[in-house]
Amino acid sequence: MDTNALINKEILLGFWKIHILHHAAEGPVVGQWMLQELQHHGYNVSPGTLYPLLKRLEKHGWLRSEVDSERGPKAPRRYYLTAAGHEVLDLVERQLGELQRELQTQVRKFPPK
Amino acid sequence: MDTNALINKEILLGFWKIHILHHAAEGPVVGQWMLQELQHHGYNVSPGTLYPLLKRLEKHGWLRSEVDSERGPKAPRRYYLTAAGHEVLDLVERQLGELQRELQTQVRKFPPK
DNA sequence: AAAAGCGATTACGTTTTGCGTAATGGATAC
DNA sequence: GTATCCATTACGCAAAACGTAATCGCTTTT
Repeated sequence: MDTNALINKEILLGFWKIHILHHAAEGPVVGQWMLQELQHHGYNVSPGTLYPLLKRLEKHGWLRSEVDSERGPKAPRRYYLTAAGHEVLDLVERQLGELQRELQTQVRKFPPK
Repeated sequence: MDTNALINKEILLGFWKIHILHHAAEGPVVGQWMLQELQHHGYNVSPGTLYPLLKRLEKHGWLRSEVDSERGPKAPRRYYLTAAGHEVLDLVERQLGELQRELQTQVRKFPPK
């Protein structure tokens, strides 16, 4: 497993999720489209990761989805951000800012002995 | 499982890891201390999560560790950031900046049909 | 009209992570 | 000498991630 894949898995995975929530806030998000979008950002996610993820985020109540059930079992499913999802996104953004501030300081508040 | 725990698991977990790398860059990091530090930041990680994590980051070559082997099998293990770890941290910081920029724009470049 | 391609999701089996709790063990304090 | 603290290890279960392959309906090609 190469370094890039490791970074993806360990850390950037969480970034995708933020990405997804953010996009879902702007308009409907479709799995297939998201797969491409993430690749444009240099990430590399496989369907086996993304689709269960979307379902889970919906189960958490952060996304809701709809589908033209007319169009067979493989019709595209559109995901939208819920109110709860919005709160999550806001909270995460705050935490993100805090993290960045933290990264800029060299001060260590609680040094180990 | 409450919402906060979900957010932790889904997204903030990656933030901790960045936190860890960052602290390891400033000086030695000890598991126990990190557990407290993370709690100060409102996170809630259990030993069963943290210690394997530290080991894994070491296995990835991002951290190295040392221990006063004199002091028994449970002596505190000090983790430091390696050169490779530094690169990872830099890369992640860039990605972090990109993410924040992305979050500020409402423009959707590749709209789904 | 049969075949090939495309957009999109589902299914599946394996490996890796995450989690909480309990066990361990040395050092210090009382 | 035993109770407490610091710190790690052990363990067993549940969840998540991964890649690949299968599926399904629609559209284009020949």
